[in-house]
Amino acid sequence: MKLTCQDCSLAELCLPRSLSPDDMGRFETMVDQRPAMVRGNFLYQTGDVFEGLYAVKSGSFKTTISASDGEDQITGFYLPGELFGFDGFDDHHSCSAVALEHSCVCELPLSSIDQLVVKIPNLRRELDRLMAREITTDQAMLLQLSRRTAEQRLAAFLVSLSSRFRQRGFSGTEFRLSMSRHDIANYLGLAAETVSRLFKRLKEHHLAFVNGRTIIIQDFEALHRQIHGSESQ
Amino acid sequence: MKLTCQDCSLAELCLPRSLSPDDMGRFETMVDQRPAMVRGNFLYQTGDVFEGLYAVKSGSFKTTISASDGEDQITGFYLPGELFGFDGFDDHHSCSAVALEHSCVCELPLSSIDQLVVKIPNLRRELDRLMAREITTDQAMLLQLSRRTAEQRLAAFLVSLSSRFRQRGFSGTEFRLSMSRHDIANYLGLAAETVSRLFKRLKEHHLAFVNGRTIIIQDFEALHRQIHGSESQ
DNA sequence: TGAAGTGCTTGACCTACGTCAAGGATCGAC
DNA sequence: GTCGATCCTTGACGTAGGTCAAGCACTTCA
Repeated sequence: MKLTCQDCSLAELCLPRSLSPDDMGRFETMVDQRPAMVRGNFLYQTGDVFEGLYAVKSGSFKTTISASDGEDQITGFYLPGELFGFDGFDDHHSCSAVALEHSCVCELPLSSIDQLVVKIPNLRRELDRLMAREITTDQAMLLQLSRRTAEQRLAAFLVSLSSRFRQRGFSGTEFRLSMSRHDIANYLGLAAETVSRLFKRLKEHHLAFVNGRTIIIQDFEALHRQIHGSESQ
Repeated sequence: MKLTCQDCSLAELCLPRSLSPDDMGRFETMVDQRPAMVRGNFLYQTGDVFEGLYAVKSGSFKTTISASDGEDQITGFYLPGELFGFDGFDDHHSCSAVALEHSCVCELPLSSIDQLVVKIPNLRRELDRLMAREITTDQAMLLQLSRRTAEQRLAAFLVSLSSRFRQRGFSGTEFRLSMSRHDIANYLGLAAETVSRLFKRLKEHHLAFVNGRTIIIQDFEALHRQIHGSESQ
């Protein structure tokens, strides 16, 4: 039994968002729902042939590139309704994608993309937009990593998660992190210990209550101010 | 008088590289050559409406995103034959593009892209590939910035420039930097002083001869080794 | 109920690199 | 030429955040 895109609770957030009802009908016949995945499973790995794009249906994913010397670098986290896999459009994936928890994705196979974009020009435009957005967020991250303090990076990270959760109809002030401290640190170019100390500071200053992987944002404004130059006091 | 793509010395490196002679004919009627630009001129700025993609014909460019607090972050350098402007595919440019020296670009207007991809499916595939490559290099840069020392970053930068120059038929061991120390530092997430000290070290260890903006690579292998974990001695 | 594994926190210490400041080199305008 | 302006180099110094090490808090499995 297959859930249609029209019935999916993520329809407004997912790729087909900009399509007419007719187009959405055409679209959803091309989408495959993949079997559920457990924490740690790879959806694809670096070097795999590009087969299609993926939309997170439930759960969450991280994408990583491997440094030749062991430790990987996390390049992104993906929440329900978010599309990923663009790194593969150059024939082979340059990243690996790993489930952070029990997760489920829909696949839009490459062959279907090629067929669909002919019939639905809007879809092509939407894919371009999403790909451009991937570039833009990666570049914003470059700025983060090279010009922001540890405190500013973590604040930006929390604000980003918060607004993405809110967009998806979840609470933007109270949520559970699906990634470890180590993953957060890796993504932000920090040591896990630093992230731990920063969370402690957020608690002390009543910007956020943090308990394990549960986050309750208490002072969103202050957090937001912290992203740019303001000092911590 | 307009130079055709077929006559252009960059034809093999530029966007039309994968097109049949027929397709290239169709392609080049759509390409506009833009007036020459001098150092410091903006080709486009953050927020500008996306009008098309640009190929460097001569000279070089940098793209930058602006941090809310003044100083910009350089997200890429572009050499002859390289295509840029993908950051604008989401309607508006998220970067600014600035000429680093006396430069000239060809423009492929958005409207032409839309017309052409219908007639030349290969072009669409090529654009996807280039866009995916933009994502991949940005992500490689993320890894650089968060997991590499200053020395490793500069080594990677020089090796990258060297191989791009070589690909373009220039010398890969002897070239002139079109960007300032400050720009290099900004791009690599360092201080200009650090870049200066690192260049000095390269000279001392006979890995490269550096004099102002002239670079002569003396020990490419050692430089390459430096990119990953090896110590400097 | 305990043992082992994994993740998180905290403290003590250290270093790579940034900042500041000053002087030298280079370039363009007139 | 020579006067600024800009770029580059070099030294002295400080610090944000990394590393190492130890202990605690979970979960899982038997």
